[in-house]
Amino acid sequence: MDVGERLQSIRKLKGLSQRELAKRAGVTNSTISMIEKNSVSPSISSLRKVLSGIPMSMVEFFSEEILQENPTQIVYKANELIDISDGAVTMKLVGKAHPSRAIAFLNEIYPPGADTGDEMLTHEGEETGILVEGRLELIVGLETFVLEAGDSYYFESSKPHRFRNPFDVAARLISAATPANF
Amino acid sequence: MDVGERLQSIRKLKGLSQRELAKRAGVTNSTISMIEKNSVSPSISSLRKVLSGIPMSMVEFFSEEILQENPTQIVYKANELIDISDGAVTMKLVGKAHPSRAIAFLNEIYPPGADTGDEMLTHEGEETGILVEGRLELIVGLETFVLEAGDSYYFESSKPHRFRNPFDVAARLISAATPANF
DNA sequence: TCGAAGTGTTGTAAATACTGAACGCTATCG
DNA sequence: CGATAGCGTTCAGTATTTACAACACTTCGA
Repeated sequence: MDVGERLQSIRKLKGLSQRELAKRAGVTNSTISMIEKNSVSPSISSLRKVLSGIPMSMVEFFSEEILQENPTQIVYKANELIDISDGAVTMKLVGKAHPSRAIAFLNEIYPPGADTGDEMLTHEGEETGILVEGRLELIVGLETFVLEAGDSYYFESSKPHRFRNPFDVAARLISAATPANF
Repeated sequence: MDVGERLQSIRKLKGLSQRELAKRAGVTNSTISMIEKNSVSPSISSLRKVLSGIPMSMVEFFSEEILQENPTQIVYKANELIDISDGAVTMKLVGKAHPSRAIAFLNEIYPPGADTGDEMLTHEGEETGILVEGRLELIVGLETFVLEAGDSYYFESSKPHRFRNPFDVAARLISAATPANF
């Protein structure tokens, strides 16, 4: 996320000049200028001061909710999904026209032997999914599960996890994760 | 909000030492120490680096939600989903044991004639889904779409929307919405 | 009991962010 | 036209933050 760009768009949306905002925030106009141009990375304390002049919380600032454009495309035919496959696993993403999506919604195919890799995955957020066809092994932390068609899961992505298909039929998984990293 | 205290409690909850976090984050341990003692106000870029070693987003950091690390149920068999059906439409929710889920992940069955109602739905957030079986009609705003198996959608829930099955076979939809209202 | 490896803290020097005072520009008004 | 007030940018100097290297302390095992 581009801090400078974000600040500038918020400031303009509020109809404030750099000097006006600076005055309200108790910093100098040059500070605002340099932050917006990304020629500095402001300290937490000064960004707080700047936001207090709007006013806006840090959470609001970093959650890019306001100021989102409207995507045009709503429905995606089966062949219009973006292919973000990684290795043996086929992953297709719904919502390619959506600029800043909140959900990564995927249609995944794990052929026999497919695996997300030896290294366990760890990232922020939450993920969930349901197995539509076949069988699939899910490892979360120290636990190993075998999913059958119709089974589902939900866990925090910060737990180390891994998907594998050690069986002899392809598995089709439909999953959702937030925040969307794609 | 006390940045140092917040960082320290998060770090300890994750079982990381200052040095270990510093290594993952690509900063020095003294940086972590001084941030935690509030003897400096870190720059956005360095706080980002630090959080990436956890990993955690800025939004999560500044939203003062309590960190709950409680291991809950991860896998749900097909018959363990919560039934939140509404009228003719069968809706089953994944992740019933999850305390405060971010995603509402549903397995929905629309029998022939099923409908979300005459009144268009409008609420906060975003929603997405993929049709697994059958055919389904989706109305968003002034547009009407017919989904076939394999087709998907993604739109902002603030647009008025409605799902209908005017066909003679049942439709199976797997959907995700955020924030989760169930 | 000693050494090795771990913890968090701290001093100094280098890197970076911030202030204050310019600058060039545009628009408005007499 | 000239004055004035607004805008965002830039530069030199100052203030703050960061890296590096040490420090004191604790834990663990030989």
